[in-house]
Amino acid sequence: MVYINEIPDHSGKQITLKGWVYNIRTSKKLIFIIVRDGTGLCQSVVAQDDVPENVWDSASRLQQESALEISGLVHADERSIGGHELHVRDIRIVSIADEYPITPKEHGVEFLMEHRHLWLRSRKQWAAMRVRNTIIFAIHRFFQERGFIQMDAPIFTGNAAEGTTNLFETDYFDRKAYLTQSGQLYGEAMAMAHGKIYTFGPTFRAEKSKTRRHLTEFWMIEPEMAYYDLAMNMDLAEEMISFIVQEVLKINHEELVILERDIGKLEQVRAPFPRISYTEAVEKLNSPKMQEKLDTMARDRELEAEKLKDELAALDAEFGQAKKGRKFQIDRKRGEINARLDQIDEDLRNLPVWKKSALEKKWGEDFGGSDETLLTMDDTTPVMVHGYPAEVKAFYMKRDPENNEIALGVDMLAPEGYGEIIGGGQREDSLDILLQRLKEHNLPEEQFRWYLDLRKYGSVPHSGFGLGLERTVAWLCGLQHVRETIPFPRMMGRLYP
RNA sequence: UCCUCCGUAGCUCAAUGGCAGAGCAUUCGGCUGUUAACCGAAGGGUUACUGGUUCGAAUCCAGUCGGGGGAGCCA
Repeated sequence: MVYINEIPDHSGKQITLKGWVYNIRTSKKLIFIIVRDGTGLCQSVVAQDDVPENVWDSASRLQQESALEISGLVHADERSIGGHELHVRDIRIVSIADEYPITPKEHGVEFLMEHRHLWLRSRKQWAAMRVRNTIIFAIHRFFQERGFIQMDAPIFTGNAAEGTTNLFETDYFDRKAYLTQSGQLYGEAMAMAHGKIYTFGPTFRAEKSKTRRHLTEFWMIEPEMAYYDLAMNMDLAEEMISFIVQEVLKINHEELVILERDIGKLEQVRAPFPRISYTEAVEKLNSPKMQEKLDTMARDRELEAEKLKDELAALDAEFGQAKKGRKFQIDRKRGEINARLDQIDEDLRNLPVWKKSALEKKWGEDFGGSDETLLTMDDTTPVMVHGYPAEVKAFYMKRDPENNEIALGVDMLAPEGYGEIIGGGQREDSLDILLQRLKEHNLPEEQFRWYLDLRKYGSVPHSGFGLGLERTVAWLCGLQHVRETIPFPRMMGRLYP
């Protein structure tokens, strides 16, 4: 048995593939079967004159996604996907598929999500999952090569009090337990045992957010390092992201092409990334230059919409006389243009809000999604924003020794509008200050007894951050929505399949 | 929770108050190199649901349900 990605090594030889029918085309005496086996696609040609009658009959019975073992000779042929094709000698049907719901035509989001278990077989989804795999493995390699120990934080937790986000509540032997929203506090305990650790696991947020950046269940990577300050923390985050991007470019070129990703943009992602303070970011948002940029953006959108409408009118005029094949292309193009026009409409409706948010941003307020997009607009690499107002940040963040109003936190914002992929910072290491913060945040000291112990027994400066896996995958794949970056996304209103 | 857009054949969509339609998919027929193959034919409908306006509703109005995008919140 040979896998499709090994075919170039078997040119001119007889091989057997085991897989599924991705697509099939028939004519009088020829059948073209596109076979997929999980490693790639291969066109297999059955010629009636070259095979026994039973093989021809088998080929005639195949439907999309039928399972088969197929044998033949490998021929180099430029007309085929991947440059090689199989001249079939024999076919063994493993199972004939029922009528397959996902045809090689277009489908809507709702339909595809309802068939996610089958959608995973489609080419773009296949490519995205392989990039996800590369990213996961790259993260492990990055940390393992630097002496980090991978450890797991618990998924059930007893305290619902850590932050403001809503948690999923479960029944835990007649007591309440919550699904974790972060492994960080436990990460701190583990870092005090091993120096440098990272967790890699699922986290849960019961927020009712329906946006392209949110899931209720997502995977987070949280390194935590003893004796690291904020600057070292930022160095590490930057080095890690650069490494991941380089690995994806090296390993997944084919997948990025399938995903129609602008590879040039990814090639520009190299350290160092710009670092700006929160205060500088607010100034940037308030600046006349930002106002100009937003005005230009609005004008550009309007011009683009006009151009697209003209294009649409031209296509409409052509449609009546067009041949069938051309009608397909026109339909597809119209779909793309209409989707873009909807997006422009939405942008134009939102622009005044974005403008207001940016220009009237006051020191002390947190950034919204639009502010993040505006901050990264000029950059091809991620941007790190550090030194947030302490008031909007969590109780465990260490304050800047030179300015008590500022917390030593950092967010990394991905370019191209993908938003926050990393959030982290230096942790408060003083027991007295932490006790005071718990009081200020009205948090129950009893629940955090173990956490406070870490400051009692050999407290040291330490830092860490959380990387959102799905947002990273979305950014590197150029996907519009995080739902396509995880095999079975969990979102508000989606628990099936 | 709020704002906004949408719901028509298995799928993607058209029909903007006047006979419910096309392509794909399915079935049948044709075609020796197809690239979402192509050509011909057939079957396929409670227009999400409930009520209202109207001579007449897929279309207008109200409510309900489901979905997309966004705000808040965040990775």
